[in-house]
Amino acid sequence: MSRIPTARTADKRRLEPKERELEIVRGAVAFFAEFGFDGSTRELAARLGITQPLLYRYFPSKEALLDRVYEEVYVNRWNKEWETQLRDRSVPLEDRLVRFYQGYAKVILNYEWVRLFMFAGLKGLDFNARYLAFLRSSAFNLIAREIRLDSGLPVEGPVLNEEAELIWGLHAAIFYLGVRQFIYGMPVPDDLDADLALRVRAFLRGMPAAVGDLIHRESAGQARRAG
Amino acid sequence: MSRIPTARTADKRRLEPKERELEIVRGAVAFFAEFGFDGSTRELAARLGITQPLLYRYFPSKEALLDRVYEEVYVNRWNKEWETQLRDRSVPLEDRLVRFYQGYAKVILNYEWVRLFMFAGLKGLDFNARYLAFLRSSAFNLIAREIRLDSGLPVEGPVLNEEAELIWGLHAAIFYLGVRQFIYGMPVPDDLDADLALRVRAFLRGMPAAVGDLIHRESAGQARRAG
DNA sequence: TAGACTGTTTATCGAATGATAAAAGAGGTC
DNA sequence: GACCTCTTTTATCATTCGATAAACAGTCTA
Repeated sequence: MSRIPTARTADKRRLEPKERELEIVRGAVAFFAEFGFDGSTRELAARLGITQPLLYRYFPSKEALLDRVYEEVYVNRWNKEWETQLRDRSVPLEDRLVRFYQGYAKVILNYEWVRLFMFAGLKGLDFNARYLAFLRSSAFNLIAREIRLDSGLPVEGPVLNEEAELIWGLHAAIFYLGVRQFIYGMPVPDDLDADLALRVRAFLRGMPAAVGDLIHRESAGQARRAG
Repeated sequence: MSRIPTARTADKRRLEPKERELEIVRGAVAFFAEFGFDGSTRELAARLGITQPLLYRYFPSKEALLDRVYEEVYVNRWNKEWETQLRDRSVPLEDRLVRFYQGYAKVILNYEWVRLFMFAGLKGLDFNARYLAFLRSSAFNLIAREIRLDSGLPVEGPVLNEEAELIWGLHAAIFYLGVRQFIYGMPVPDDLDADLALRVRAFLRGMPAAVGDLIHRESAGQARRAG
């Protein structure tokens, strides 16, 4: 049996540290996404084809490795252009929202993102709350204002909780596709882009009307109270 | 220190088996909902104020106890009257849907229901898929047909996947309130009933229109293909 | 090719886990 | 108050966990 040393064969003992570390991180992402944080370091090592103590050569503790896993999956995933696109009023609002969610879904609707997100929440990390607070401030408020403008509703005044909640509902419906697929193991629509377009369309036909009612009722109430 | 033997004091050693078992089950529901299935039997026992081996007097294994926990939280929670109410066409559809979701939310939007449901999914149990298949067959299809009837859409033909998906979206948005509150530890609207009413209202203004488009486009396409 | 450097494995520790067996003790009966 | 029944505790086992120390082995240089 001849062996080509430079070839990428299955037995890859003694890797460059950078390469080994990357391999561990990637394996850890897949592993902890599947088994959660209680997955054992021994089984992770077995999957990587290395021994368990080697993990501790690259990461001082299991928790440090988990931190790195989270960095790998969640850091720098937000595309700043999404906000620019959402604001581009030369494009119909429906198209803007559809494109935004099609892009956003590509980032979050995958096995690792969805499951690790849920594991983090169940473990009690504040990661989820921080992420969603960011999402609300960067996207939900923006979308709410664009909808008001597009629907001829008054744009002055802060975004109502109700508006944010309804947008959150659309977001939840989309994220739940990932929950169904990657946590419950259920089928989801095979044409994701078409599904997202349908959801956005249905949302845009109902949400502004409901918000309009809300605002009118609100201002009518104020008028009554004032008069 | 005098002691009243019949009083329900903190030290309640030697209970009736039925009573002890109930206490264990209730404690286990709260405990495993908080820590997941990997919570240790020792810590559960400590919370109950009993020793760990006593658990094994009442349940042959940890898994048997977990089975009992699931039975306690999920079995017989579905109210058959909901289906009757949803069908009652003497009541406006919006009112029917609002009342259904207000009742349903009371059952599912609590700490134990939401968290144990997610733990089960992440562990790979088929429980979630079975539950949601039931939900779809018993509620989603029914709602889809009532919406068609209410919106003047053709009622013949099977419920489209797209219709079920949009209804699933409403369901997801409502369930996600529980996820936000009990898994992410985030605030949710304080007036749940008002929030649900708003979500249903917005949904009913958008969903039928989107489905109408879909059906008309479908039949128009069929006409084109046929002609 | 001897030796150094360092990536990797073997051996092992202390703590925690689910589970079992035996001892202890509470409460009732005669 | 001796005795019996049955709930509960004490003691313990085998396994698995994260983590550490020491030995091993691959690769390059002098």
